[in-house]
Amino acid sequence: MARPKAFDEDKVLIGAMHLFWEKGYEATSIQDLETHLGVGRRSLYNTFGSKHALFLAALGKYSQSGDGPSFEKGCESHSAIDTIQAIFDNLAADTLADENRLGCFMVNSAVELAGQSEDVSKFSRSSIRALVSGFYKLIRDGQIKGEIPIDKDPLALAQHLANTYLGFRVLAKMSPDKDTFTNVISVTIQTLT
Amino acid sequence: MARPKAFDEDKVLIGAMHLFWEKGYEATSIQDLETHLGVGRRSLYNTFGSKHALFLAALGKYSQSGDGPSFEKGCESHSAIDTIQAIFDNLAADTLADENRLGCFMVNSAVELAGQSEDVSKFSRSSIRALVSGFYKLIRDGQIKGEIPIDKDPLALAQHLANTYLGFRVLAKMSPDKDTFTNVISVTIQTLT
DNA sequence: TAAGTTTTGCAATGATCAGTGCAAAAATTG
DNA sequence: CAATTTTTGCACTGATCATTGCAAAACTTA
Repeated sequence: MARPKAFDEDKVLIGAMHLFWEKGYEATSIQDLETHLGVGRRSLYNTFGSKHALFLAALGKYSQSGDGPSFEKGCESHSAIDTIQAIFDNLAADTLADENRLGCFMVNSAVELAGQSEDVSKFSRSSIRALVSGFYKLIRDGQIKGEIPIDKDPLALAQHLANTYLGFRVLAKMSPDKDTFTNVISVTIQTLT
Repeated sequence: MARPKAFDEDKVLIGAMHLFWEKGYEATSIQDLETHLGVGRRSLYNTFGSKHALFLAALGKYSQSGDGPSFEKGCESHSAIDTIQAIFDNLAADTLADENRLGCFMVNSAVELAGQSEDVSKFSRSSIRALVSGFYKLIRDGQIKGEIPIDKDPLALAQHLANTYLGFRVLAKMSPDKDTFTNVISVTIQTLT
């Protein structure tokens, strides 16, 4: 061991994540990162390797930090439909409360870079898989509880919920509107009964 | 009048649109445009003013050139539900056939730039409005024809369809998959009956 | 053909880009 | 304190960025 880093690697990564999230990959310069994170560029390169590697690390951090819907709560105690409703209500509320209209870092990154970076493309695919899988478990749970008709295809319902989720994330950027969210949630929940 | 331009202004605009569409705004340089369009940068600036102005013109061209869903066909002759089904089937087929995974130029631009350009933000809002409005008319038509229950809120249904459409456009970038599209369309059409 | 007007090619602008070489600074360990 | 190891600040790289000044070229109109 020798001289330790003067910064918290994890905090810097989170800071980089927020900067990339806000401005996108191309529009964020090393100079921006240096300034906003208060860390010299030499240290950034020392620690993360390159701008692209730092971005991927930030994207990984995002996908772990559970910014997405929280599927866990209420899997047992509450009703599945109520949980799904709550997920979308929370998403809508969070989106409307966000003045900066950041949207979803994963969606933003996929739209900007999926065509140019295989790494980003892989991240986005696994992100979709996790999203569908989370909804799928909730729906199966609802079917077992008798809330959701057993003859409905749980995968199709889950994919539809995931697609609705993605639509919300785009609306966050294009035209976030309370009534729209409310109405779309209402129609979406109807598909489960 | 004097010396005429050596290029077709409209063709160049369409070419610029495709380049911005493929690479995004930030990642497309004037050099790229010069090379791919075969037009000197001086002529581009002479004609369009700036990179940002050229981009906005390209975005305007896109929103006029009807890349979105075609609502017209079958408003009278066919059933409304069949028309809606066809819109999404075509969208899915086109998306799956597109090797470059371009997605939607308007969605891509909104996600990349809505937070930084008020012009792009306005474009995207009006684009959403047109999308919802198109679906709304189809749904009202379906209600008049008796295909769609009269007690359903046509605006909510239209907003849900528009949201589904946006989701598809993101899936095109993240994880385009035939079965997913088929299943989501199936659930979505169910909301209309 | 001559005058008038616009486009075009070329070269250059200063700014900013991502990334790096190097030596001083700062910490740990003995 | 001394030896060792790593971080950090600084200046700098060549490349690329969007944009422009200028003059020659090319076209229309008379």
